[in-house]
Amino acid sequence: MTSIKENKLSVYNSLSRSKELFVPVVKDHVGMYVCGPTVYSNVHLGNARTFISFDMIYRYLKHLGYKVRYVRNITDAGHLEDDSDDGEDKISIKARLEKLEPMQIVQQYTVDFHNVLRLFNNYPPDIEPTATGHIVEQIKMAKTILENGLAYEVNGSIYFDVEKYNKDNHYGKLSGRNIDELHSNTRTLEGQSDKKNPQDFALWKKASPTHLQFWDSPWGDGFPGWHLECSVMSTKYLGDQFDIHGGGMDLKFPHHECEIAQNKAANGKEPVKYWLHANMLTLNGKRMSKSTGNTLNPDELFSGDTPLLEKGFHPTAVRFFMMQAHYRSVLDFSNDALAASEKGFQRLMNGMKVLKTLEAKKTSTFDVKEWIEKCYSAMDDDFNTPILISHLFDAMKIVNQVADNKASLTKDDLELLIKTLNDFVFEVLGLEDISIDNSSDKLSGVVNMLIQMRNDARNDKNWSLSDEIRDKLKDIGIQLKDGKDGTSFSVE
RNA sequence: GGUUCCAUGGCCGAGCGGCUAGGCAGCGCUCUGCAAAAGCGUCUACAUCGGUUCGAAUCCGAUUGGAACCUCCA
Repeated sequence: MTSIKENKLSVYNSLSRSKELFVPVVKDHVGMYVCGPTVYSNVHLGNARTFISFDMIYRYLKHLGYKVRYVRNITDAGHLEDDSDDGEDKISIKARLEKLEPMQIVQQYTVDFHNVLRLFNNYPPDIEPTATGHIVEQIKMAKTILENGLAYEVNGSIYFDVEKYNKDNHYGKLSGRNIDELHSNTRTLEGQSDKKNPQDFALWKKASPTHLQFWDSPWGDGFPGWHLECSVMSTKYLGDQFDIHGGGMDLKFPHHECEIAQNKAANGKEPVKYWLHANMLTLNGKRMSKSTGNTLNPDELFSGDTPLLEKGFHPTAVRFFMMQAHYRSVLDFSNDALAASEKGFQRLMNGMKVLKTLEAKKTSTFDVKEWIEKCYSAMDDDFNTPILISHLFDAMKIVNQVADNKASLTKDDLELLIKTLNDFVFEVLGLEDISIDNSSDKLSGVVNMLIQMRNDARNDKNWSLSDEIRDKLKDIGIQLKDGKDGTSFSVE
């Protein structure tokens, strides 16, 4: 698409809690930042959902013709486990337990993260910055906030002064909290803390003697605070004010709230125009979470090697499953839901195959242009992929009817339909055609030979032999399909 | 305890005041030696109780049940 479609896209902005017309800061360009993973363990399916959701958003923006710069960080400097002075971060803990360098841990799980997302057919982001690669910039921002009087130093650590910031700003506006309530509701921490107020958060933290990852700073050896990297890297690559900031719902508070505060404290500007939050994937009705162990790893999902599943599922079928729910809704994961979705996916892919065989007629019995409009309005309405998919199935019905001579399309309409279906199915939703019918010439040679032998038996009315061939092949996972024009097969 | 969100047919899942999404399963049909596969058709639900309205799954209130966040997590 050469020119951007009329400005019809609206997105749900967490900041205003409403859908807003999407108008980029710079015409035709979109800056999008998404909070990436902390790489101290394998990604689980819940993590993947968020990134798949934003991959779809990235794809649609590009499809509309926007020039998108998609930045997604890798958090490779650990977040502290707790607030105490001898607190240790997750990467360090893992490194210590496995007797490895922290950066070995980081490398291992970064590779895993990339592998998994590639299997789900995610595009890589345009820039994937790391926290450890931006220590200098983080120190600089901490310094600026300190100079602006909105942070204070205690024992080599720098804390953000939330109360002071809140005098001229609203800390909590994104997550709908206000500081007075936070006061009364924050649990008192065990042991003494250097913080003036419990809701203050670290911009820079002094490293304890046992800490494995630390860097030199004006305040001594230490490491950056929990939230600083995203503020630094988003503004470095997208500017002081950019269009979209995304992440999982769980990051809304405190992470994103702190990001806003840091950015405003550092440069006085509201950093993000549209805050987008992807919802959680649940398992047994409870959120998937590394810390509680309620997770499903992609490996188990693909192989089916888990009591949760009856069989393995292809990544693209899982992606389709996720696309059948809206990105802002909680989605519960289950074998049955996934299996149902997989069948629907196969139906869609079958239709895409039939689509290639259609012949144009003189008239159309289906309004393709109106259908296309419906597809775009679904996506323009805050990326409503479930509605889009329902329209795709409507189109599949037409496709099958045309193949069956019960409906017809003109050449122009047929071309338009093919183009639009391909755009939405493969480009926007990012699905992959995984049919492996003719994957191996040798396999089809063998199966076609068996089909021939079976048909000979059928001609002789030797049903026991013909049925044996059919059933044994089925056991192996090869499905024979008797149609009007002979027998074909598909491999499960 | 506080903040926010959700409750839809056998299952999953859209819907944002009237025009009864879609998928899966079931049922019927076409095809077939019988099946399977595939296709077509069909199945009319909105937690409970009130209220607003000519009209409510959709708005308001209450009740019940569930989730997320408030502590690292996508």
